[in-house]
Amino acid sequence: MQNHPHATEAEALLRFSALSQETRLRIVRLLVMAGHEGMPAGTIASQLGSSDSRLSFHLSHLEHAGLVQSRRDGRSIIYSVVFPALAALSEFLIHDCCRGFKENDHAGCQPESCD
Amino acid sequence: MQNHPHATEAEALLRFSALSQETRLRIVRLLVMAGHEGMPAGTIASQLGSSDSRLSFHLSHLEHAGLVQSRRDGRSIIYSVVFPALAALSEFLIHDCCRGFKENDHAGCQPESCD
DNA sequence: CCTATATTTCAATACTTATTGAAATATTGA
DNA sequence: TCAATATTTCAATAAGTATTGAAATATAGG
Repeated sequence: MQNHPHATEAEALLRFSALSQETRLRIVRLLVMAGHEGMPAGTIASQLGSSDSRLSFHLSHLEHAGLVQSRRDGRSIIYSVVFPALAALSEFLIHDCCRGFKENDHAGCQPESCD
Repeated sequence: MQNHPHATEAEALLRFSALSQETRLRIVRLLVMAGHEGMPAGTIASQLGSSDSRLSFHLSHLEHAGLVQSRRDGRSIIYSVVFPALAALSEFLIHDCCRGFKENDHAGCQPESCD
């Protein structure tokens, strides 16, 4: 991790909430594998075996949380992960777990859990 | 991050879900600051301005998710964060965002978002 | 311009989760 | 053992979230 600002508590909440649903977590993992090129909504739906409307619901949930973004390509809407958002969320946890903890001179963080 | 196994998808889901509630996210952050020494349930409740029963509900939710642990000390139950669990969850995201991504030879991860 | 394709929207229903306050449990110290 | 303290449990209610299928919107190509 480098110089990303941490997510605010409200952002973190929104994003944890977005990731706390099986279909959405799978969407994110699938889109991570697809890279910045992304994947059309319909392809995601068939890969995950979900209906289009169900996927659309979860995709807009993820987009609202800032974890994915979309662009139109012809008839398709291509979704892709917003990598900095994932990174910032990681950092939010890491900060709380280790970095911020050390900065505050507490000793509760077990060394092997940090960095 | 070092040699922690990643959380499984089911674990990650349980933990993201636990973190996706305002009171619980605040509990975790408060307990992180308290270090391995932890904090009695009642103190957490008064710091967060919540009722005891409400806090108890959220604390057992967090404990069930493996994010906090408890021990009895006299009349009090002391709660503390399970740091390796937080670290593993971070790693779950980091892996998906950057490491696993690079390993799979995709180019979507923006360099400044990784490590 | 008409039809097929891709996706979203919507309303109804079902499901899950949170809040409240009162009662129950457990521990301590007098 | 009794009263006080600390916390949990429980049932009722309230609030939030997901699923379904049908209808609506948007784009593309013949």
